[in-house]
Amino acid sequence: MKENILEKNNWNVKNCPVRNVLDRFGDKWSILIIMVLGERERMRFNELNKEIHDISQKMLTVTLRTLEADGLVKRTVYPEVPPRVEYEITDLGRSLVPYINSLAAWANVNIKEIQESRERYGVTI
Amino acid sequence: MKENILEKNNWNVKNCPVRNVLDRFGDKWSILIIMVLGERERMRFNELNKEIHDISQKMLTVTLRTLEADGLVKRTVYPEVPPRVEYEITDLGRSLVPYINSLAAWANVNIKEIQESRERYGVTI
DNA sequence: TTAGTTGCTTACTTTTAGTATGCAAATATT
DNA sequence: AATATTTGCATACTAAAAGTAAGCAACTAA
Repeated sequence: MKENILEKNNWNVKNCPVRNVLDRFGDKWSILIIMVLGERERMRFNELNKEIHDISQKMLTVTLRTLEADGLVKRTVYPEVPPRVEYEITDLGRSLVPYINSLAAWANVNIKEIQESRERYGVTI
Repeated sequence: MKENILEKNNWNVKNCPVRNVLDRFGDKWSILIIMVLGERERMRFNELNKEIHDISQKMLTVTLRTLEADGLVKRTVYPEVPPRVEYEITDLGRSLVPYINSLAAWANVNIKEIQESRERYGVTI
């Protein structure tokens, strides 16, 4: 029924890198974890969990494993008891950090204006 | 029971701009909408919906209203029938676009390596 | 003997996002 | 004159993502 030129030409679906990157990093925690790992060399699981204190253990595990699969984070298990697992950023992951930091800098500058706008808009959000 | 130095010193909670920006733009659609509005001057609701063809109308509405509240997008309603509503990026929103585009450029370069890594990691994700 | 340690996993609940339908009110079509 | 179409939503409902709480292994310290 619906003929869509954009769909026919296969736009914005598989060959859109923006789409792809947002599908990967558009989750709630990936970017924050990359930032934290980008500034500290190696971190253990619980260190990360303290630094990002409002992440749940479950989501920290899940997100770290996804980042590992993506090749952005390296995971090293030391067969000790109690267990020790260290996480570090890879070269690929590190290459992303400056871009995230730039975004964070923008946020730093503009967050006040955003918050004021939101207050002006009303309490309904 | 739990004494946490980081929590005591109020780290990473309210005064962390990274946290703040991720809380705002870490949703599924905000950044993509800003990108699209950043490259086209004014767009109607259905134009946006076609450009980002896999967003639901509901989430497009919700996200646009949030971006409006944040002062990143301006919404103009023309009292016609059928209704016409146009969206455009604000100066504040536009100032964010280059950073997002840089991120997208990074994605463009590295998405292949990420995908390969993911394939190597296994089918389990 | 019991408690503490670490990095998880698993079952369950809550929050967020997606689907489907309906609506107003004018114009276009039959 | 009756019906269909158009646009930008709202709303009720379902699915997916994230949060919560509990437990576990297996060794050490009290």
